[in-house]
Amino acid sequence: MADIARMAGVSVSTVSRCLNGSPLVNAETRRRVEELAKSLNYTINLGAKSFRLQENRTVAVVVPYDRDSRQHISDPFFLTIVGAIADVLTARGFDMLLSRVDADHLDQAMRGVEMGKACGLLLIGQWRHHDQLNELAARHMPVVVWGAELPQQLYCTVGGDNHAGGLLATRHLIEAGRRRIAFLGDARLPEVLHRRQGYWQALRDAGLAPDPALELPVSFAPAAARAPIEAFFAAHREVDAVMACSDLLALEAVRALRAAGRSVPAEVSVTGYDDMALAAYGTPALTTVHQPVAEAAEALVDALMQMLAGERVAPLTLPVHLVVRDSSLRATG
Amino acid sequence: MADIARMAGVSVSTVSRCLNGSPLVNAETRRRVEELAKSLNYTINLGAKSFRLQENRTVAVVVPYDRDSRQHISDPFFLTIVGAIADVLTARGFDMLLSRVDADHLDQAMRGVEMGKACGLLLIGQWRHHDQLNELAARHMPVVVWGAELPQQLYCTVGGDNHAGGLLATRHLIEAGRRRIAFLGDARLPEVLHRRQGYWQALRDAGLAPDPALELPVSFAPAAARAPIEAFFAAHREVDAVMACSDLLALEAVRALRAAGRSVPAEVSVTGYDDMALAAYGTPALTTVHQPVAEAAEALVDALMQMLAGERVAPLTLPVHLVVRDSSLRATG
DNA sequence: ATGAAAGCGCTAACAA
DNA sequence: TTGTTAGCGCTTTCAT
Repeated sequence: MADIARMAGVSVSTVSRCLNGSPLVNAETRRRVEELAKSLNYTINLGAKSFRLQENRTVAVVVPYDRDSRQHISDPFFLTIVGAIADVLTARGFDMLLSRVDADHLDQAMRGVEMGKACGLLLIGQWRHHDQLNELAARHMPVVVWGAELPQQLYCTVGGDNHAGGLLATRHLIEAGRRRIAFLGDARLPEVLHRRQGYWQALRDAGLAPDPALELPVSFAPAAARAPIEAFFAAHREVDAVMACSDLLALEAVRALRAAGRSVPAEVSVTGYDDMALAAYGTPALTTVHQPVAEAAEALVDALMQMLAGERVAPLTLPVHLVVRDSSLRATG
Repeated sequence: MADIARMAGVSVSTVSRCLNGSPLVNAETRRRVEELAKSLNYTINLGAKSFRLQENRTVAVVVPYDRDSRQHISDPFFLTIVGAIADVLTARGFDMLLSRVDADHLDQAMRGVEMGKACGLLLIGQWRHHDQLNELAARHMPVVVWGAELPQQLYCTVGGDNHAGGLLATRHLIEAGRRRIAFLGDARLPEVLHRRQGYWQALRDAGLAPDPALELPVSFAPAAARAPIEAFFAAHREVDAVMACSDLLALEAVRALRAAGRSVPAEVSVTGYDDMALAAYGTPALTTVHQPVAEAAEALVDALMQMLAGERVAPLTLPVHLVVRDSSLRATG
């Protein structure tokens, strides 16, 4: 910038004003400076600028990974929502700093924000970190979490209506004439917990008693989930339906059921969750609970922006709906 | 930092030295400073630090989106490789700045690097920007592109062996007894171009003449591709196999073929490309060309690091292999 | 082992 | 309309 100033025969302030579109500069001066900048292939140093301005238009997006399963979260849902968030952020002129952190060291995620790399944090998946998150909120860290709304929650969440999702899926299975409905998902995660409550309620509404033996707490990581799922369906031949907490898990269930010699959907109905591309193209095409990914991304960013503007933001629960496809078709006759 | 210095009764220089692990500080002083920092919940301001040091450990990753199809690239392959890159970068202590830019304004992508937000650029998809990319390379911008190696290429690419992929898939279809093999993909993209050359070669090797009428140049965006694919298979009932350039396109082809009353794989064999989760769980499970995503991410980052270290980096082509599943099974008998 | 001081590239009073 | 100046938070000579 100093070079340009010298070459244009003006001061750096003037150059700064030009490059920032200040209305206080002479048209002729501006032209000269802009030309010079272009020809020197100069662009303003944003690091210095945001340092000086103490301003920051970068949002950190953190996707925790599961150390238990010793492998990264490849669930298409997480990747998809990250893509959607990237679009929303881009549209609003924000940068997105993406990182993955060990789900057991979530505090690491905050460093970026504390250290001034980002102005706020979007956490994709609340995992089992309710307390840590509450602490953050208490420290007024601008953070919005994709997840479930919990009692005594100080932080802001945006999430799908998990209770409704579980209810919808299970009720649908019951209406298809099923009675022994297995539940696949780790209820230590709040979202899964709520889905299970919906599942329970649908059962009770139909006069059925939830059976703990039919609940299999598996991780979202398909590699880790495969063996337990196979063992489960080999052992539980009385199962006539499955409510899985992700499309991938549902597909794994189908696979295991078929390996155990059971036919889907004729003998066993299966529902997935999320409604990713996989579900539509799966074998069979999955009946699944649709989560509104694009709206979710928009809502997450909105919430963070409000928070940054100093407003207090209430948790938001987005509606979900059931998409009926082949995997839950009632056997005809 | 000034606060800490005052409270510890030392100078800011000393505090700086402590926090950066300099060996020149008294153990007792260090202890006091570190304690203070912890209790004040202080972390160093990275913006200021990297500004001062003129250093930057952020890599920009850009996923172009296609404006033609008026919609964002949701192809699972792109999202998956982004996730893998995030992991690699995290492991090496780099941050990842993710953005999406209009494929027709790729120059925008560079701004971030030029402006000092990032120290280098990873571009996922070279699209039709060979010339632009060459220009960048000439300007010594540290950029590595996921894509195909082209003649007279000045920039560094890392990519799968597209020629081999096209050859492998097509040869497999021919061995399954197919003769009228359609090709789905937009050959304006270099990667697709190479796959088509492989496809042509396999045909010629078998004494078959490539038929331009069987090539359908569709976008990777499934929404944009659906209608042309349906029209194509409704019109070309002589087709007995399909080599698609992504798993999603392959599944769309299956869908269209079935809608046109043709059975897959009994009557028509189909191969996909990429080997995403979708392929394994699809209807039917897809025979597809496996792309080594994790290795690719590693290689992309490696290449960029070497480049940053001032080395000249040669383009790299990663081996691919065919995964045979149900969609190409030869009709028995 | 520690402190004083300069300066990274930029912006915003304030003065002219 | 433009220039002068101070300073954002940090690191790093150079003294001490």
